[in-house]
Amino acid sequence: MLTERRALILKTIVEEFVSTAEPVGSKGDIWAHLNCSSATIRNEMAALEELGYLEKTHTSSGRIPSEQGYRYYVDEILKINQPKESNYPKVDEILGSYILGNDDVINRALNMISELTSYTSMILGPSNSRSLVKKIELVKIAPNEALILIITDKGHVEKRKLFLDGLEMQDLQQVIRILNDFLVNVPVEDISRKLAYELNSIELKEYLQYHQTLLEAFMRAFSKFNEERRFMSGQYNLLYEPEFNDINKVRAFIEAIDKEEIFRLIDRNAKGVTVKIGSENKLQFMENCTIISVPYQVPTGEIGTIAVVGPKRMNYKKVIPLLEYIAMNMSDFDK
Amino acid sequence: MLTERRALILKTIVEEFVSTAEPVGSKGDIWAHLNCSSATIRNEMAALEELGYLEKTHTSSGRIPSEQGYRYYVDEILKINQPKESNYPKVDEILGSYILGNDDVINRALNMISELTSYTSMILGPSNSRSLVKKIELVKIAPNEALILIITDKGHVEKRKLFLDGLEMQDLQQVIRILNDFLVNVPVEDISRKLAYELNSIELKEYLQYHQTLLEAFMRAFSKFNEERRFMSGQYNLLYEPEFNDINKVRAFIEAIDKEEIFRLIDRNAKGVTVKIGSENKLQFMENCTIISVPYQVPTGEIGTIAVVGPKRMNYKKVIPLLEYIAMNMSDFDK
DNA sequence: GTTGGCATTCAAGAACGTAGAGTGCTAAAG
DNA sequence: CTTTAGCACTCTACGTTCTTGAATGCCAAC
Repeated sequence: MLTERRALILKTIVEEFVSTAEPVGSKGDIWAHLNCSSATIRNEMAALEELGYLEKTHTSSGRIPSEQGYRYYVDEILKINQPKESNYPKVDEILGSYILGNDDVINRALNMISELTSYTSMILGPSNSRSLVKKIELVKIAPNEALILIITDKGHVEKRKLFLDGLEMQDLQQVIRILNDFLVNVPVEDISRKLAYELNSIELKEYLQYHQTLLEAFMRAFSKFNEERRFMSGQYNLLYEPEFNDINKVRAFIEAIDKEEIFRLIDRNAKGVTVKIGSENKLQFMENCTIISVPYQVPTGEIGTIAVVGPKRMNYKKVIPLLEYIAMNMSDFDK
Repeated sequence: MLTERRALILKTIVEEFVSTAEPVGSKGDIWAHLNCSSATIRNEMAALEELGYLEKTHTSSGRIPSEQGYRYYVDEILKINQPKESNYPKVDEILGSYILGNDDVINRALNMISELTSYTSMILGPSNSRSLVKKIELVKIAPNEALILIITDKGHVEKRKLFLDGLEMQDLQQVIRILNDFLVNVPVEDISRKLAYELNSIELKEYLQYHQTLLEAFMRAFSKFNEERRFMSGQYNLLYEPEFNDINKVRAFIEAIDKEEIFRLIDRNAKGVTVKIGSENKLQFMENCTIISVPYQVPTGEIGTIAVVGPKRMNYKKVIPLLEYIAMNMSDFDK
């Protein structure tokens, strides 16, 4: 544990560095509240550096926080005195005016986070695998083509085109009728198991074995429900941070965003706010970035994760409470 | 018209500059085929500069093509001797294995173009407005929610969530039945006109006036069909061109891509290949880029546009025939 | 424990010099 | 009239050196 004064000095340096991106020296107005001379600040800074909380960029430069310094700042300093109930009218408006789970809310919330923070925000949506099938539909759309639709209770629709090549619509409609009888109100995650099981025993068999293509189209549509739902916004806000003045860093970062590698860095199983600072993220190009993530739970129990990516030098004081607030309100909504 | 030798020199300079991105001097192996001394090349270069086809970056530098130079190269030099029937087995494979109009083909084709050219490729898809409505469907998905689905002959599906708040499913189903009677096999672009017209005279009226929310949800779903269909791939290939070594250019470019401003630069009404070089594109950040675009027509008559964005210093010789070939084959397909 | 003073370190930027690539011009040859 | 060799000239890119100023570390005194 640091002495009170050292903690205060660390806090001052972190917050100054967050706003200016320049190493912080021992002189200047920012030290006024400490009522001591620059020499004293220097002594304390030297001590904090010795302890690993600060770094220098070169022998005679000012100090910047080390990763350990940020960690102490986040874990020990910010924890105290954070207003739990911040006031975010814009957040309330957006979260209040839509139905949760709908991609629109998620995108709106994301855009808002990106705007408020000037960083990049991401959501790993709660999976659709527990959605219930509400209807399976077959629509003829052209002489030789039909469309299979699967509709869930969340309003999600998957579709698949099917070439008829000799298949009779009548037969197919009959199959769809049977499938509906079996599968309506079944969670999509159970579909393939249920189907495999029933297929051995029932009338479906006689139809389906003749209709391999139908079955395939059908299963492929279902598999889409299990895909991870990824959302991102403000991808390019980070380009304006001085950390990204180097063109090669920009390239590496953009490439990683493009390939969505960055989603792999989000821990889906954490409880509460997680702050991963710099090299705590196991990807090279992320060594200058921090990811803050927080899980949220929708009324039906599924869990999603909201995350913000910013420079290591990010405004933790602002972002952490904001994410907590949003996660809390997405979780509570509709209860 | 340039003399044959000057045209040849211009061609050599353009192609050398395209591959090296360095100003081209009067000495070196690349001039071997001209069988004359460097002094002669210098004289001819001076003349070409005088005529506006070449530029210097500074007094004693080599030459680079001016925009006029590129234009001459594209319009006069490339036009001759271009093999019309190039051989692109990979293109054939992709275009041959899918149904045209399907988003999958478009995305595959785009990815391929980006890969083959190392530039950014875009497609403005043929609009869906002439698609025919094949079915309108209402599915109850939760105690107080239903989903409206509109399905077209192209396999396109639009959906809209509807809160029931007092509406009776039975009533709604009746409305949907009537709507189906009126609207099936009508092109989506005619829907709102037809609906407004019929609404005055028929039985629909009595239902719909009570169901303002239904009508709104319905119209909003339809409006989505008229949205422009935009596809892009290889957005970031350009970052690796030396033209983008300047971080601020990267920022401007990425921002424009993010906001999709770049689509505004594509001329939808052109016939045949259009090459817009540098400042011919009316956007500041595009002054170092060229857009090559070509329309294609699908069997049903709708027109889409394929475009490639690259540096002004782009490989015209390779890109133009490739786009022509792809557009031709997308057009012919399924005829 | 705190402070003022002072030598020291280093980055950033200005000033200068050099090497090399490329040009333009001229005069002679074809 | 066209081509060529030769040469002086120009400009960039790059490396070296110097200066300036911000910041430090340390020491002795308070």
